[in-house]
Amino acid sequence: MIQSRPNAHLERIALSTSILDGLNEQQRIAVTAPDGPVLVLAGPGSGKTRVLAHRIAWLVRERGVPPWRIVAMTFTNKAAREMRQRVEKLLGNEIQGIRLGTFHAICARILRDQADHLPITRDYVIFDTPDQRALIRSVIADDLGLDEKRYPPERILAAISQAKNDLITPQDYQPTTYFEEIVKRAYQRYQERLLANNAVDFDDLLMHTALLFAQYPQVLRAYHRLIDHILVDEFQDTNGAQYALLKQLAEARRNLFCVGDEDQSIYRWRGADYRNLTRLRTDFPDLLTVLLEQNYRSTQIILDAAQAVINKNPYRTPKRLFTLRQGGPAIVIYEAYDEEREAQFVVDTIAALVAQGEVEPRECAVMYRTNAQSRALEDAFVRANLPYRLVGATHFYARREIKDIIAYLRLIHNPEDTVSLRRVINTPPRGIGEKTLEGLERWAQEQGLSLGAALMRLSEEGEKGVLEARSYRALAAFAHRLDEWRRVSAHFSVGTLLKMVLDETGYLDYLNDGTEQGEERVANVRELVNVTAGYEDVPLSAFLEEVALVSDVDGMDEAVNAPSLMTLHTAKGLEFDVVFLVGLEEGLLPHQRSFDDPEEMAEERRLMYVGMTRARRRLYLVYAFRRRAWGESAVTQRSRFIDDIPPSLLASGAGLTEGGYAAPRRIRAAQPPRWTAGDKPAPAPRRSFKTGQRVVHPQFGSGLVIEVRPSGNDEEIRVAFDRAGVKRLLGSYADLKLLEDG
DNA sequence: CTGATGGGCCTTTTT
DNA sequence: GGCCCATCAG
Repeated sequence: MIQSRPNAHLERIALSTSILDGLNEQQRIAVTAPDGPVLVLAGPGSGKTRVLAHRIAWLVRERGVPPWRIVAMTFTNKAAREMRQRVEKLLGNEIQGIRLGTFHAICARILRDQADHLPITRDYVIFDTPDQRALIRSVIADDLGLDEKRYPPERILAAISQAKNDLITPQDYQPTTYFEEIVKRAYQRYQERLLANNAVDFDDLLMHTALLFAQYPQVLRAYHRLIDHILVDEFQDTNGAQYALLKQLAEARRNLFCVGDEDQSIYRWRGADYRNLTRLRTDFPDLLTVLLEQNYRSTQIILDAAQAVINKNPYRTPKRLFTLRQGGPAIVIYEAYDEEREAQFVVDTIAALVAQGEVEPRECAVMYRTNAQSRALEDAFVRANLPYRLVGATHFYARREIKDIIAYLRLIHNPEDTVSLRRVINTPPRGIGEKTLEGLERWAQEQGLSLGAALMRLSEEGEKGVLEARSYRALAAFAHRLDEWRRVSAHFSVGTLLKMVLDETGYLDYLNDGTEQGEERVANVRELVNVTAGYEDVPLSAFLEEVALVSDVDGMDEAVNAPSLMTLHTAKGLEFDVVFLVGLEEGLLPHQRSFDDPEEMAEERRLMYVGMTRARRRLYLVYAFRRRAWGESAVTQRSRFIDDIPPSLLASGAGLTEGGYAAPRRIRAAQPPRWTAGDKPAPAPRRSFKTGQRVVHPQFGSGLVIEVRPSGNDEEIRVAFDRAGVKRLLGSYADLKLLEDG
């Protein structure tokens, strides 16, 4: 433990009992640290989230800090939820009023409250990635007249994002290459267009807030008066803008409490800056640093192996991780023939471990580098008739049909949202084609109006001469509808409004084209209707904000007792008894794109480290002899990271047969999934379906229920159909019938 | 104006 | 192997 300040406070520790119960010496020191800046540097499984939660509870309970004077920031919604639960457990309803959320959510709130100081109104919308893409493409092609082949939107957006993360405005942007010259111009126009849409993107949430504080010291002072303590989880993931925010907010009281682990920094690509650790030490010279080195999660064998991998990274604060959990099973390395056999090995091994009573299915996880790798795994689970949970990945709100509907709501809420207007003005088709739109645009420009304003004006004042009669009628009819929705939007719930839009536009009929895909899209929209059921008394603005910031209908359903599939990035912060790291091949982990950049290679190594340290007891490192990518199968080379692990920690010849890649012994999976036996009784009695049941659908035929989760007043059911593949269905809508076993 | 078809591109990772 | 997009026919 390193300490740069005396710790007379240790004597007080004895006073507070329950909140410090079960914490070790170092954890207690961190939790009860006196006022002032604190940095808790902690290895994996050392209870850093726990320390953070206990710190909050301790501040409230022992130090009498009012909860609403505490701000706690996380990076993901999941982390925020978990943190809230932990603190709730310690404090009960005293937690009321605590400001706890992701950086983005907290900034979104601040921007709304301070909209008067900003070039946006309280009703601003948040543009997500597809929106950003649409906008930047329009900037490149329409505004700058450039070829998007030569200036890929993604690259331009990435450069803009980087600038924003460093709080560089278009005016301050200093191009050094011709490409950057283009970026500067695109950035400039992009920001103008965002403001014209009364919109901000993800990065803007942070940048605008930081710039707001810099520009209006009196606003910042108001927050200083409001906030006593600021706590940050996963500090190593902060980017420039986030660090600036923390510094601004903490500069008055200096009560900044950060926890983090530089070895788990895996978000460099989205602007995370490891130098923030150095900055913190410089900006807060009286920083108290506490090191948590005891690991409560993994066996010593797993810890040693992970340590061997991470030790190859230069420039780290050396940590000496230890655990009292000596021994444990050796690490298993397995070479499969191809990705199919790889997946089969995973499924078979889990089935065997479960059958032996070694582990609960929900305590197993499979982790991979890229989302694309999940397919082979899902196939294997489905083939074996075994349920699984896919974490993250499915960007529900990114689906076309969902985006359409959200665009309607956003347009109703924010008339200036041109991106949404363009999206829905002819969806479903209502006779407003390219020509008509062009005409409207031209007129808008002449009148100096935004597209949305022009549309409304056109219908109001009967500017009939402007456009051809047919076009005019179509536009006026749409404007009328829009106007009507806006009029009633304040009086109805989001759900009612949504149904109204669906009914009056005939959107569901438009989707339902008789194809399977159409069916699925309709189901997705109905799912969205269900989601809105949970927002009965919530204003439209709050609903839209949540939809933008909560990337998914996310959160693992704890009730389903099945293994989890996820990327290594989503795995951070989680732990499982049994972990499979798959696809450990050169080009995949480490990823190809890291080969020529030592910094990125170091990050790949940290990714491996994060994955390994998720395991409590058993760790399987798996790779395939050959793998299919882009339809082509190629021979692979196993990951260099595997070779960094001392052989003494590995199971002798584990899983490796003579030829190296022979198929594993097939373990027959019982038809009804055998690992639902230990399922907890379903918490919601409303459920009518259960994981593992055989069902039949009039269109898709027979299949197996692989996941059931409550959603609003209904339930969402994932079914693996024997022929039609995996579908997501809605309990009350889908005409599902239970099939008798046999 | 819309829907069908075929070609090009792709795959990191997330708020 | 799939998705998005541009192009073309109706």
